[in-house]
Amino acid sequence: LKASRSNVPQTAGERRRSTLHMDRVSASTVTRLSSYYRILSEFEAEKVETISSERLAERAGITSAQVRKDLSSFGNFGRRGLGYNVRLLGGEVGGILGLTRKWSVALLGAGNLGHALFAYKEFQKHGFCIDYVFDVDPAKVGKGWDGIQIRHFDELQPVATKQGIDIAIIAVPVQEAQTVADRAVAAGIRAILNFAPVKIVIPDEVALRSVDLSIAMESLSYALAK
Amino acid sequence: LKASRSNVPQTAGERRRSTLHMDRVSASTVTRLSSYYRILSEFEAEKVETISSERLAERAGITSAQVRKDLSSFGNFGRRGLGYNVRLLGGEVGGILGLTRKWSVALLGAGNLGHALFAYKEFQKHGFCIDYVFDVDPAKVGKGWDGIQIRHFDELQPVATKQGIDIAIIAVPVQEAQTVADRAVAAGIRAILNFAPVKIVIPDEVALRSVDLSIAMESLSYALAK
DNA sequence: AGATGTGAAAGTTTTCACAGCC
DNA sequence: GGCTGTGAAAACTTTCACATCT
Repeated sequence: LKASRSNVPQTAGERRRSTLHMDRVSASTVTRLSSYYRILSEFEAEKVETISSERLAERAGITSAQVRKDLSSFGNFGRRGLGYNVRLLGGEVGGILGLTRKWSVALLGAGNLGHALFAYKEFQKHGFCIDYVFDVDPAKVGKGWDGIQIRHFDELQPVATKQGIDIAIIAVPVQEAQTVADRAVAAGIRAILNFAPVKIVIPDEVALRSVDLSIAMESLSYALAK
Repeated sequence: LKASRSNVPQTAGERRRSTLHMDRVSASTVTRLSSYYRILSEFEAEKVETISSERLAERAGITSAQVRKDLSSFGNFGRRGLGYNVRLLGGEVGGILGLTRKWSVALLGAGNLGHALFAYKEFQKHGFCIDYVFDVDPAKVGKGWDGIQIRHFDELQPVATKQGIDIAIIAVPVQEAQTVADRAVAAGIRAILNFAPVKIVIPDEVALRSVDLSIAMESLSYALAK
C-alpha cells in the first residue's frame, strides 16, 4: 500500500531507529513473531538469560537465518558474538505484537464454540480478556459466565460507544456471520477475529483474521488420501 | 521431491491424465481447494450448473488465474469456452481432499475446547464425525456426550488397534500435548490435528496440522498496535 | 466469441554466506 | 571464536497473457 520509505529522504527531522525498520512485514513474519514470543517466555521461565538465533530457531522448528531476518525487520535487538537477551527481546516482541497493552474484547455468539473461546486459558495468558459477551438467544441473554453477563446483540452498539471495544470475536453460525460483522463494524470496532467458515467482507480499514477449523481438518484428510 | 515430469519422456505406456498432474502441491493450494469445495457446494445449492474460474474466484476473493492454476495441478476439469460443471468439479475436489470417504476421528481431551469441537457442525457437514472421545479425568470418564461415551486414555491403544482411528484431535492442555501426541503415534494413528499452542514433534510419516487460536488474535493485536 | 490450461514474467519468501562487531 | 545483521541467490508463489479448444 504505502511506498517503502527506504528511498524517501528523511525530511522533517530524524525518525527513531526502531521505527525506521518497519517497511512492510509479511503475515508469516507476524505469525512467527507470536511463536518467538511464546518460546521466549518459556526460556525466561527456565531462567535462561541469553539466547542465540540458532537455539530460538531450533525450538520454533525453523532456520536461524529466518529468525534473524524476522527480527531485523523491527530493529537490532541482538549483540554480535553474544546473542539476544531473553527478557529484553521478549519485551520488544511483546511490544511489537501489542501485547503490552490491554485490548478490550467482545465475544459475539455464546454457543459451544463461544464458550470454549471464553474459557480459553491462552487468551487470558496473553492479555486478551473477554470483557463482553453478546447473543440473541433469549434463553442465554441475562445469564452469566464467570461473572460476565451475556447481553443482547442490540447492546453491542451502545456498549462499544460507551466502553470501547477493540476486538470482536465472531462465533455465530455461518448464516449470521456477515450480518454480525457488519454490526460490529457499524459499532466502530476496528478488528475482527472470525471463526465462521465464510468469507466476510468488511471495509479495508478494519482488520480481519479468520480461523477455519475445517480447513486444517481437510488438509489432513488430503494428506491421508494420497 | 519428485522431479517434474514435463521433460521426462513417456516410456512405458501412456499414464492416465488425471494422475499425471500431481507433481508437488503447495499447502496454500490445498487450503484454497477447501474453499473452492465450500463455494461449489453453495453454487450447487443455488442450482447453478456451470461456473467460470472468474466467478469462482470472485466468491473466493482471489484471481481467476489462481483458480485455474490450482485446479490444473490435479487435472483438466474444465471445458474451454464453457467453464466447469459445478457438480462434477465439486466431486473431483471432494475426492482430492479425501472428503468422499469417511474418516474415523478420535477426540483427545474432553474439556471446553474438546466439547466445542465435538459439537462443531462444520466437521459433521464435511464428513468428519468424532467417533471416540478420550480423557483422563475420572469425573468425565464413563459419562457420555450425545450417546458417545468418554473413555480413559488407556483405551486409546486398544480402540485404535481394534476399530481403527484415522485422525486424532489434540485438545488437551499444553503440558500434556506432546505426551498425548506420542501415545497417538504409538497407537498407529497417522494424522493429528493439534490445538495446543506448542510445537509437537512426531515422525515425518505422521501428518500434523496445528491450529493456534492465540496466533490469529496476536496478529490482530499487531495490526491494531501499528 | 468465450473460457480453459499453461509457459513465462513478476513478485514474494526463504536460505545462503559473509562482513562486521563482541 | 562466536553470533548478528544483511545483501545476494535460490526457491517458491502468483499473475500475466496467449495459444488452444468448444
